[in-house]
Amino acid sequence: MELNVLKGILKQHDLRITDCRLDVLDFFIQSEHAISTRALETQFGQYDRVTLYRTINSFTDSGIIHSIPDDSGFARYGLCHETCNPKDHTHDHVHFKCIRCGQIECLPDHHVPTVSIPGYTIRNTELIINGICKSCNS
Amino acid sequence: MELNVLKGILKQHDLRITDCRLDVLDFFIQSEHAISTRALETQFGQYDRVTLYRTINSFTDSGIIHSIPDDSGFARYGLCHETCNPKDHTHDHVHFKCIRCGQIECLPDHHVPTVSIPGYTIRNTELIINGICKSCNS
DNA sequence: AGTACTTATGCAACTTTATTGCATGAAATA
DNA sequence: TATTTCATGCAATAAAGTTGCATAAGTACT
Repeated sequence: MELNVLKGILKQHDLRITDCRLDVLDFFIQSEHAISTRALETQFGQYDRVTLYRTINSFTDSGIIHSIPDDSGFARYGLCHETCNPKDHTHDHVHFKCIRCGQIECLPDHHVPTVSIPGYTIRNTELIINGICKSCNS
Repeated sequence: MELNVLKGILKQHDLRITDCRLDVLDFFIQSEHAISTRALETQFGQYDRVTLYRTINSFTDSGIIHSIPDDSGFARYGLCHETCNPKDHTHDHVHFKCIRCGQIECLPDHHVPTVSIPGYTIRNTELIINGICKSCNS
């Protein structure tokens, strides 16, 4: 993606423009899937592991990416598609996890149904679908 | 819970009856919330960490408990309420995570809506609701 | 009950994942 | 371009989970 666009995104989120952040941000934008910390490490060996972890933290704190629940034990992250701000991530889209290739996709076009439970205050809901994704199906 | 009931559950799932398994199983049944590995470790210091991990694995493998997706990075587990078998865990109930007390509850009475996506094969779906739970609200 | 077989446990070591402190280097602001 | 603020890399550490192996305990059979 064009450099100025990437820089603009960082500036919008009050983040300093650094090589690492530009590379990681571009990688997130290019990717169709959720990205694990390990994937970042293998992709960007030029940067220290610690730097990559801190990049992820700054991105999640500022609302550029969001963490995706996964019972496999290690975290994955995806771009925030909708209007997210640092205080309130609202991701009412569906996450799809393929049981064949292991990839996690965001499906922004599918929205999470509204649920209400008496006695409970609902902040946001996440819908994770497990199955076989489009590319593994074909 | 009565000892014979606990033993019966283990036998049903082809698991040997041991002190550790009886204690952990009872703990899961007593608990209203999802249980983290750390909670097990602090609760059952009498057993080795490794034994507790292996107990969790045998319970998940045999369909007694299921892991619950959580973006916090470490796994939690809850009792299987419905008809689960070792091959296919179907948990079409809702998991509620309280942003105040951090506890995760299973809400077996609330079912996950059926979703269909063209091109995708859906195996099962998980609905995680974040908010404030009943006891923190009152 | 006793024996043989199978499996669980505890210990030690190790791997993986993530965090913290600190000195240095780079980015922003004026 | 000087100054301030923040990001980076390195080292060390913490936390989470796994593996191998000897021993102990559970199960099945007679």
